[in-house]
Amino acid sequence: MKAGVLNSHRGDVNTADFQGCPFCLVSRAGICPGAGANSAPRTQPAAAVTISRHTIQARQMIHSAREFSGYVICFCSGQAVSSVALPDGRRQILDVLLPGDCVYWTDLFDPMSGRLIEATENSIYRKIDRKEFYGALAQRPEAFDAFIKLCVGTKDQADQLALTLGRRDALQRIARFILDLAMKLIDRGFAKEQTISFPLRLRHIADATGLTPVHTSKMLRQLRRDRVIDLEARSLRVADMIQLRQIAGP
Amino acid sequence: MKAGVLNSHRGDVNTADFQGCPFCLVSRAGICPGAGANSAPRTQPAAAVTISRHTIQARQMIHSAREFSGYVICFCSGQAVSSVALPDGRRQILDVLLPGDCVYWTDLFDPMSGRLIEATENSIYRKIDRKEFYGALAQRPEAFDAFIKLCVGTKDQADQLALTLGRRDALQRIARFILDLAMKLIDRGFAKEQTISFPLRLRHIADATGLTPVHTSKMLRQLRRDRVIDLEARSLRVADMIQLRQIAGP
DNA sequence: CGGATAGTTGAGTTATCTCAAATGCAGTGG
DNA sequence: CCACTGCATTTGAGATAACTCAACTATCCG
Repeated sequence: MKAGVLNSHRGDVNTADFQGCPFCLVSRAGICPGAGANSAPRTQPAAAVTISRHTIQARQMIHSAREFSGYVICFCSGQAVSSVALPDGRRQILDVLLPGDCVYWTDLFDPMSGRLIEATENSIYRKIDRKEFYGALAQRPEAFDAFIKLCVGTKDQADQLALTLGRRDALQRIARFILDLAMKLIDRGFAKEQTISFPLRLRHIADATGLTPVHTSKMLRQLRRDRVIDLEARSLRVADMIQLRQIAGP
Repeated sequence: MKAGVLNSHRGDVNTADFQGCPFCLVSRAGICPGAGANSAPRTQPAAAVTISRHTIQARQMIHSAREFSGYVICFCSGQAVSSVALPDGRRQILDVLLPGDCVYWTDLFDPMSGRLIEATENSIYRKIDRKEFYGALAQRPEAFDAFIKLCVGTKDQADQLALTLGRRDALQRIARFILDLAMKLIDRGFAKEQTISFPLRLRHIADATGLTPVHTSKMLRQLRRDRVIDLEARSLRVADMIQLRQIAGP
């Protein structure tokens, strides 16, 4: 089922895909019901939307190619991390991007803003012109609603991250990061026998939790020693979900 | 000028105010141009929008009164802090609310979500039914654009906060907090002779920067000793903006 | 096999926290 | 007006979590 959905991205994407594909646009919020065409009086025959497709190797960055107008990114396969960085190289990872994720704040995404997206696996993403994207939203009430939900959900996630960085200790931060990522992967059907793909390096986990790689290593060791997680060969299994939640705290 | 604008909030608010008042809705993003009525073909004679007005004393909380549908808050006068808190009382302050600020993520704003808004001065705010608010947005392309800008700006602010909490030291955090707040106040014309109202307690600054009140006190002392800021009697003056920016870092 | 990259571990350092006591300051009731 | 109570702030001393540095090991890739 998952493969089928991903396959629907192959080849050029046109308006039909735009409406129907649960892995396009703000799909997670339920934008693409297929019923969009017959619901609201305002819905018109939609104009074609320009969508480009890109592949990227693990560890490469997705940059703005100085496209002035900006765009919205739909992440279609693989894994990546989005972050904001300082000139000296320090950075804070904000989110792990999985297929179905959508990055809509790309106005700010120019070489000077410090924002980076780094692929952690070989990945595929699409770019949609920002204006066309917003135009399509305005014409579809159900898409508009879903987009608002996405904005609010994104804000909530960012706020929870701030709370974690400001007020939780190292072990809690690591536990939360793993828990959140695992739940996200499981929710989207990317877990095989409770095991998920985990291509992240220590440096990524450290940058996501505001710690150093060395300290991150020690905390992970502790979680492994206590049999809370199995982590080896770039794959992760949550061995004791109850304990992991307890460590992560409220 | 400022007083005049605020005065326009007195009494009942109707559609006319909704369109024209720069301190209502997502006004900062420029939503209320007055020109809204004659621009797009979709614009209809707008229905009345339900707006309620509330006053609140310093140190009181603005709660959800368990209104199921949710609402959007327009902050009209005074100062407040918005935060997300843990059951044990730890909290992270996310933003200082000034007149003209708008809180649109109130879907999540119920007693269980841990979100709090605490007035730090006697304040006035208004609540607008969320559905009506979004409905009005959908009918006005320029309002929709402004709302998108607000979403993106809010996300950017949240991400910068995460970066600060994750990757900057105590003095930088304090300096940034003061700098950001001072610039926001100055931008909106709330500075008198470079001096701004600063009703926050140590505890607030600590909760905004992820530090303890004790350590916050020590960092503030340092900034005062070095003549970077004057802070007394609940008012703040940035004495040396250049140095403050230097401390705050890139 | 060799070189590069990633992870582990220990030892010592430092930033921040905790605790506690002292001071200041504002509001209250006598 | 003054003592009193309660809160906010300051300051110092000691504890601790997280950091830095450095050496070592493991893993990957040509």
